[in-house]
Amino acid sequence: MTNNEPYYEDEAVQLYNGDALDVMVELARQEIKVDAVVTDPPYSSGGNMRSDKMKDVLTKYSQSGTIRSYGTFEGDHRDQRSYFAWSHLWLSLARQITKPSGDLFAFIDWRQLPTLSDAVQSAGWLWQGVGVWSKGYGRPNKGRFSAGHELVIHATNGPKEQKELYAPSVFTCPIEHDKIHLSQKPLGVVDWCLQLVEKETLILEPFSGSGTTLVAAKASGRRAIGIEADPQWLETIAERCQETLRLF
Amino acid sequence: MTNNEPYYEDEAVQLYNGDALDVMVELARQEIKVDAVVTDPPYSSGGNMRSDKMKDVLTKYSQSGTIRSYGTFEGDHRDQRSYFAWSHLWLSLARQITKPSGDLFAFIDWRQLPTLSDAVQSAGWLWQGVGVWSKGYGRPNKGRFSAGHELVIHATNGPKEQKELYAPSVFTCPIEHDKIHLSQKPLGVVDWCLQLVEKETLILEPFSGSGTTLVAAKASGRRAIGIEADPQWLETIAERCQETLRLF
DNA sequence: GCCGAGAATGAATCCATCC
DNA sequence: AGGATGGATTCATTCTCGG
Repeated sequence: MTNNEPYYEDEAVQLYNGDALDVMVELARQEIKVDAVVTDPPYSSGGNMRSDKMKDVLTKYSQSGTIRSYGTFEGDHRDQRSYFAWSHLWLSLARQITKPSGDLFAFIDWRQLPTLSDAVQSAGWLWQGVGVWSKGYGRPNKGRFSAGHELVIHATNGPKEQKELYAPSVFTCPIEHDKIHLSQKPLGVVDWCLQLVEKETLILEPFSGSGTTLVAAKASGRRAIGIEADPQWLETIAERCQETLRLF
Repeated sequence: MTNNEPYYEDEAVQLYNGDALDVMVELARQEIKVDAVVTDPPYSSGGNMRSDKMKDVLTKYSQSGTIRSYGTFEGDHRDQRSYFAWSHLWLSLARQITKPSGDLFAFIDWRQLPTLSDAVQSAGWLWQGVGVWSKGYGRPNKGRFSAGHELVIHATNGPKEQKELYAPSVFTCPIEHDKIHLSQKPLGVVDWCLQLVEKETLILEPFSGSGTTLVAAKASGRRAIGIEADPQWLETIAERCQETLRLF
C-alpha cells in the first residue's frame, strides 16, 4: 500500500488507499483475519485489464506458480486469461486473510461467471452457490434476454460450519436512481448477502468503489476493512461511512 | 435411432425413441433444419462426493420421507470431464441441424453452468446470455443460498439476425405441484424462452423427458421434433401432445 | 365459499455404517 | 487418496381437508 496508515478510520470501518493486491499483502503480513469477503470486483470490460498490463502484476505477485493456463472459448483469449490470472491472485490473497470456514461473496455478470468461478476454486475456495440479484427491470435487448440481473458467487474457506442462517437465492431490488458510482449496488443487496454472515463480524471489501459494502457492514453492527485504489472515491467513502450509524 | 420411424406423430410433433446422439445423426443425414433448440439436458449435478453423484436421480435429488415417486431417468452421473465431452457432442450435432442464426436454450443449474457454457461455445454456438427461472421460493439451505432458481443458457448458431423479440432475463414461475417428471419445467418457463423465437417455427428437444417443450411448441402454433431415450416416457409424451390444441 | 390446521414438497447434502 | 447405501435434516410455500 502507499503507506500503512488507513486513509479513514472510525469505530467500525478502516479504509485503505492503494492497490487491492498491495494492501492485502500487508494485511496478511499483519496476520489480520476477517470473517467474510463481500466484494464487487471489476467485471473487466477488457479495456483496463489488458495482458501487457497484467504481465507486471503477474511477475510481481506470482507466488507458488499455481496460475494455471486457461482459456475460455469466448472473446479475446488473452483478456480472458489475464482476467483469470488476476482474479486468482486477489482471491488467493483474500483467502489468506479469511478465517477458516469464512465466506466469500463476489458479484459478477453472466459473461464472466465461468472464469470467476474457476478462479474462486483454483484459489482454494469451496464454491457453495450462486445468488441472483434481480433488478426487477432490465434494458430491453433485441432477440436476447434483457439485462435485468447480476450474479453473486458464494464460496467458503474450507468446509462450512453449520450456521443457522438462511437467504433466498433470488433477491429482487430495484437499482438506485441517485447512485454516484457506475456499478453501485443498493444497500439491500449487500444486506441480502450478509444474511449468511453472523453479526458482529469483520468484513473485507478489496474493491470498495462507492463504499456500499462498508456502509452496510457498519449499519448492521459489523466492522469492515475497505480498500480503494482510486483516490477520487476515498473522500466519498469516508463521508458515507461517517454518516452511517452503527446499529446492533 | 432404433428405427427411422417416429414413435408418435401429429400435425405439429414428431417424437423419436432413441439416444439423442443417434437420432440427431440421422436427422443431420436427412438434412433437416430446425429454427431453435429448446432443451433440458441431464445436469449430472448434485453431490460433492462421487458416491452421491452416482446415486439414482430420485435418491440424490429428493429427500427421504418424500412419498410421491417420479419415474427415474438415465445419464445423470457423468463426472466433469465426461460431462463436458458429452455436452460438446450433442451440442455440435444440435448445431448441425439448426438454421444459421437459430437459437439454443439449454437449462442448467449453477454448478454446471461453467462447464455447459464452455461446451456450448466449443461446439460453435455464440453465447448470447443467461436467463434465470426463479421458482419464487427454494429449499432452505443452512448457511447457503436456498435452491430457488435454475439457469438457462441462450446462444445462437452464428451472428443474430435482428429480431423484434424481447424477453425479461428473470422469469418468476412456481413449480407445478402435479408434475410427473422429477425435473419437469412448467409450461410458462418454456413459453418465456419461446418469446425470443418467432412464431410458426420448428423446435428441437433432444431430451424430451415429460414432453413439456413439445407441448409448449405445439400450443403456441409451432412444430417440434422430440427425442427421448427412455421408453417409459414415450407414451406420456404422446398423450400430452395429443391432448394439446395447436393455437395460432 | 372461506378459513385454518396439518401435511406434503423440493434438479440435496452430510454423515454413519456397511461391504 | 475405497466405494456404496441409507437415514436425518432443513423450512417457506403449497396443498388437502375438514369445519
